[in-house]
Amino acid sequence: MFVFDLADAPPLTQAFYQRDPARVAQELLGKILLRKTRAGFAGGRIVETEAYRAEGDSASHAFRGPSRRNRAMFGPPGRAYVYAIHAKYCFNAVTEYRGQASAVLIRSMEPLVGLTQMQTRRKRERLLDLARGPARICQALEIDRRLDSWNLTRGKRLWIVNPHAPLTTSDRILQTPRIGVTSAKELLLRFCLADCPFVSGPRKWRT
DNA sequence: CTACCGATTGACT
DNA sequence: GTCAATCGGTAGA
Repeated sequence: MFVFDLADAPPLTQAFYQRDPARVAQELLGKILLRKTRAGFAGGRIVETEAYRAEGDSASHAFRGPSRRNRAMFGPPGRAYVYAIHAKYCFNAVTEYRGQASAVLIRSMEPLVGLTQMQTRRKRERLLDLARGPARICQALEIDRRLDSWNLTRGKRLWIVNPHAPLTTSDRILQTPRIGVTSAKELLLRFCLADCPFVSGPRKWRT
């Protein structure tokens, strides 16, 4: 079955994450985010991401230097950075570009495996309501602060793998401003699959 | 300690 | 489209 093939696929390596976050954000589109708990496997296809830098990016948590909250962003690439905002959690993959702290926020996912689990955790039936939005992904996959700094390259608990079918030229990628930020609105660091129903945000930034 | 606020969401007009 | 709930992080007294 689909799930077991994906579970056997090798996790993306540290080298994948040790690059410019904008590039990583773009290349994470179409990849499969996997979560394993006692309830089993859950996960889906990443369809929307945002890059956050340190220098020149006032919207980034790393902009004002290291703190207790953002320390994962200053650690090695290939780890998770999980933070709380508005009483909810968001999940990032830590990247690194020329020694600078950076990360990619995973904003939306097309649910593929563990649908029942995710429906239960989200208290929602519709697939469109399960993982469209960064805090919804975390609720659906039971990601919280305990996974902050988690190593994503080991293929345990939380990791990312290549899909069976990679993106093709017919999968148009959109580059837009980031959603919800109150500064650095001019930077085009959000990436998503065009015309994908599982992407969040305004219509004009979806197609 | 208090006060303010946000990389959000869900309910509602 | 608008708006308020929610709570940890942060800055400042």
